[in-house]
Amino acid sequence: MAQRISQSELDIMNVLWEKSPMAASEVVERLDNNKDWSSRTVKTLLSRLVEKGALSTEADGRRYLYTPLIAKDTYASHAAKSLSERLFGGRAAPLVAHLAKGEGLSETDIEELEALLARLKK
Amino acid sequence: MAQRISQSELDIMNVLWEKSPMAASEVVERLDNNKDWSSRTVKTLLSRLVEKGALSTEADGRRYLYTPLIAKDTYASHAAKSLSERLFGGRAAPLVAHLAKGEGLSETDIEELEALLARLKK
DNA sequence: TAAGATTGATTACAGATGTAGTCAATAGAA
DNA sequence: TTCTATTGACTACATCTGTAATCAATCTTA
Repeated sequence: MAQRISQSELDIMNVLWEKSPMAASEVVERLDNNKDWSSRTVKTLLSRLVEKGALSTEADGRRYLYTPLIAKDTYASHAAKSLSERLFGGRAAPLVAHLAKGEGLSETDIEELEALLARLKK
Repeated sequence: MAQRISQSELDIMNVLWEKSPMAASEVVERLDNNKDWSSRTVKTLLSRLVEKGALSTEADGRRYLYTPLIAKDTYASHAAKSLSERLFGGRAAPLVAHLAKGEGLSETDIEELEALLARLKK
């Protein structure tokens, strides 16, 4: 199950979930638009994620290529469930209501959700 | 906006969101069913929440009564939005899909959600 | 009134987290 | 071949978290 992934670590995971395997230097570049981290910081976060079992490494010359060991889907399910449990005893509806209130739902989202619910009802 | 509330602190907030104001000793009792914390631990967490501006205190003899300064709704909206942003660029649908996959949705939830979506469409 | 219980204040301390710096080896450039 | 840039390994350090312990004041109970 791997340990808990911290906020900053999640930023790294997001980059690697988009494309992998990837070397540390590439991760730094990709983050550069959003984050103002030194490459040392990124390296540290990568190492911690490897320790935690969230990333695997593969040697490529004298550097490593990193690949997620945890799928984004798996992580997202856990995180979503954990949040709804901590706040609403596991019920999802209130959580969605809050997303909606925060203008989190677009027209498209609503349609997608309706389709999803229809599927679930069967 | 108050700073970030940690996991353990959230357990305390949940107790006070159910009923407030409440003295530390009551919080300890209420938590006793779920958590195995010493009363010292609970006191520490209460103090930190006061420092963070998440709780207010009111003297009651030589003890304090604690009241949430942040509404559960407000917190939930932030948390839900933040999660969906970190994972799905702010889109809610994928998050709900994940809740559904983790068996987080009961029959009742589905109905509630349909009603909610119907309301949002208008 | 003396002793014990309770309360907030202060202190403790290890592990997680955010954010790097230093070092030694090595690959590439001149 | 010598200098430099890059890379992983190791170290650093303040803050946050989880989980309390100690202390002094005060309330309660015998």
